[in-house]
Amino acid sequence: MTTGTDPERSRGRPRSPESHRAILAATREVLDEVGYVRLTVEGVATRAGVGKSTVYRWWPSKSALVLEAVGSALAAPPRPTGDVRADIRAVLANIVEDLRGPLAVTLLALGSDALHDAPAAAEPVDLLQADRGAVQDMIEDAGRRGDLPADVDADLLLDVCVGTLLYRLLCRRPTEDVVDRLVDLVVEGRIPRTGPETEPT
Amino acid sequence: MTTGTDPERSRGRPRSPESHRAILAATREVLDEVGYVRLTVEGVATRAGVGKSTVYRWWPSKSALVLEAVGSALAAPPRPTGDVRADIRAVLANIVEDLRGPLAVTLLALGSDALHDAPAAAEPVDLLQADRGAVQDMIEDAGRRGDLPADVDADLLLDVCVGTLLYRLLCRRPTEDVVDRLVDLVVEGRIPRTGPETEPT
Amino acid sequence: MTTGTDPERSRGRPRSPESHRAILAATREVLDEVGYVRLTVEGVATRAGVGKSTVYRWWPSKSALVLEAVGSALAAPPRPTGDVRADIRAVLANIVEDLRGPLAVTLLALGSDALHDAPAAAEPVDLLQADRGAVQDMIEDAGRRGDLPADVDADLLLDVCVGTLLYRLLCRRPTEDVVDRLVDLVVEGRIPRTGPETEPT
Amino acid sequence: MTTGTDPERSRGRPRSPESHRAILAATREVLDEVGYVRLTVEGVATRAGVGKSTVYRWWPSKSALVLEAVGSALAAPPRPTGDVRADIRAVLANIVEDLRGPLAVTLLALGSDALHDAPAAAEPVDLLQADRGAVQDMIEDAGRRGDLPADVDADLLLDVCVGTLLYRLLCRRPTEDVVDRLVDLVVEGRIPRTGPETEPT
DNA sequence: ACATAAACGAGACGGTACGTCTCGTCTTTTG
DNA sequence: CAAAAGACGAGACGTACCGTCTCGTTTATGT
Repeated sequence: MTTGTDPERSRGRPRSPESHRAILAATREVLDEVGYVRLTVEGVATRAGVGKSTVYRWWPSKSALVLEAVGSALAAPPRPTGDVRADIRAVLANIVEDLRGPLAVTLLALGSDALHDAPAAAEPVDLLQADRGAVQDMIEDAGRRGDLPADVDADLLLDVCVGTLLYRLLCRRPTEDVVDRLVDLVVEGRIPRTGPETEPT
Repeated sequence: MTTGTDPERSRGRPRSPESHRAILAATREVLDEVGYVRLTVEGVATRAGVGKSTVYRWWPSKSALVLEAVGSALAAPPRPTGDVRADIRAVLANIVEDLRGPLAVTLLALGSDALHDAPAAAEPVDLLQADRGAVQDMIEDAGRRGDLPADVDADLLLDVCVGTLLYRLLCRRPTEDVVDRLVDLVVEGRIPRTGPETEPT
Repeated sequence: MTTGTDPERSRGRPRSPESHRAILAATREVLDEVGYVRLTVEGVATRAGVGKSTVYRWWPSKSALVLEAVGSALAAPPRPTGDVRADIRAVLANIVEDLRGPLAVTLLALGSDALHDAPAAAEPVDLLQADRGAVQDMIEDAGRRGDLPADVDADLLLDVCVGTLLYRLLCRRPTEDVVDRLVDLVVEGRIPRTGPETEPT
Repeated sequence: MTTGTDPERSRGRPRSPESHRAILAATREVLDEVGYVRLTVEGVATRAGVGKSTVYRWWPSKSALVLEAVGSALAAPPRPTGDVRADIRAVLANIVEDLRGPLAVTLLALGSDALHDAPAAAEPVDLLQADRGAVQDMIEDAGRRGDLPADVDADLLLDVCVGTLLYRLLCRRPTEDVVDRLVDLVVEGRIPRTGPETEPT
């Protein structure tokens, strides 16, 4: 058995990386300018200097295209330092940063598009999977170290964090200091208050 | 929506209540069968045995139509009894009940539709306004009575509850016992755990 | 059974005669300018100031559209005078006049388009039906009057006339004096010669 | 000018005769199955087991390809025997035989394709050039021998024969005994009749 | 034998037009 | 005069081919 050359893979003209990149970039631009619903595949193709068929050759639908375009633009979650509060805080801030602007709404639209027939909004939600995974690790580490109860329900805490942030972002409510209060709540059970800023213990 | 007796409006042939009701009912049916995106005004009109223009005469757009159809099917929040935990629990259960099935997804789609140009997903979110208001009252009452800190941030607690539930519903994660744990978290600051059911103090 | 008002036919907005006419006119213009193959339905719609769907609502395909547009522009056959030679001559001259310019070629294209699956090039050929019918009447009248054999094969003579003219038009061979010689041939059996003009008996 | 061995041309891999033949054969097959308009170069290439560019390397267009494929399948005109009537009859029968089936329609389509911009449908008509030339020779010979007038207009008689046959073939009218009657008409000026078969002199 | 060079298969590319669909508006007749 | 019917202008959808353009491969020739 010879290695190296794979005759199956090397037939025909190879995919143009320029087109691939140009299409994703154009998708992100159009998304920022007109939003998901008003984005058209034809518009993306024109902007990318590409034929419409090239888009459809590689992405089966508008939603798949946007999903990849959006996913490829998300920031990676920051590396954990060991300080539970600070680490979770950083990841949540990362999420807030990513979903500012049109991305939160795009996520909505993607979700509703993906749910036409599918049983669950799995794909779009997976966009935040990296962040979710990071927080999950932190919570479980904290549980193991005793900073949180050993049998903490990481899953629910995660949903509290992400769900709350998403909801506020969608409703355009401020999210500035919410991250801190959320961390207070899920890590220490401190009920959020108005008035003075939370002072860490 | 109160109509009352409006002498200006009552010239000529009055609005047909049958059509109104038939359109809303048809909208709900179509919504259940094919989902928001695949729902067409033409389809609703046909199903309701009504002309398309009759729909557009009373609702400016597909999203407005669906919004009212969905809104008119939501359950009213239960009346408070004075027991914070039980009351909040009941309202949250009410929300979960309402958003089972296709309604959560429809909310998504409505939100993304409403956000084409609008600054905020105000309308669709208002669907839950009754529930939100009920919980807000409860939290503030509890603050006043001392069951919760007097300066509790009701707004954020609300978002934690609703956001978490919405998020889990959209991702089709189970929401059975989440309501109890959420109440524990926002009322008593109890970090949720896996394993044994929460036992109230 | 009541006559007069037909409730089935008179519901809804009636077809716009302006659009109908504008579409046919635009079709003829585009046909003259770019020919059948390069004519696009989209181009016709734009030129007519009409939505593409309005074209497709009334004509199932490009070929059907062009067929009607071309047919509606053909001249009616002249009225017979009783002089066989002169009458047939006039109708053939009419055909030549109609098929000058791009129409002969369009007829070709229509024929080949219509024959995708259809058993015969029936439709496009029917464009000349009025002319064919006129000549047929003349030949049969002449047979009855004794100017031609009583059992003359009008059908074949017709095909000789029309087929020869079409063929020469398509090959862009001159058709000026061919009409006279054809009449000589089919009415009197006079073999066509080069050189001096035919002088009638 | 002899070509012989051309050192300039003979470098590199020579044209594959298998591909050449396979492409023409595939073209004829596809033509029979779906007709000219629905024939695609891509389909022909696939059927021939050949790359699309190999087709385009040797034929500039679909019409050129079909032209050659069709032309290479036509029967050669029969050799003349000296009997004008019998000889012309044989050639016309040859034409009828060739143009049975989808070929007449293909000729139409080729003609209309060739006439996109070109001034005359020269090429496709040349397909029948061999037959036309044969008949022309016969008519002129007959003129010289006195069987026909010396200054007979061979060109027009030719067009009468070919035009009539083509037209009838396209309209799917029977062409069985038409050949005989046509010969009667163009050679002897006998007006065609219905009823009893023509009996030769 | 081995480099050179053209033809080959595969198939991606930028385009164009297709025919379908739905949108929200407009224009009739009917009740 | 509202409702029903349905035609209308607009424009995006996803598909099918077009003819061109790389690719890596094959097959001759000419050194």
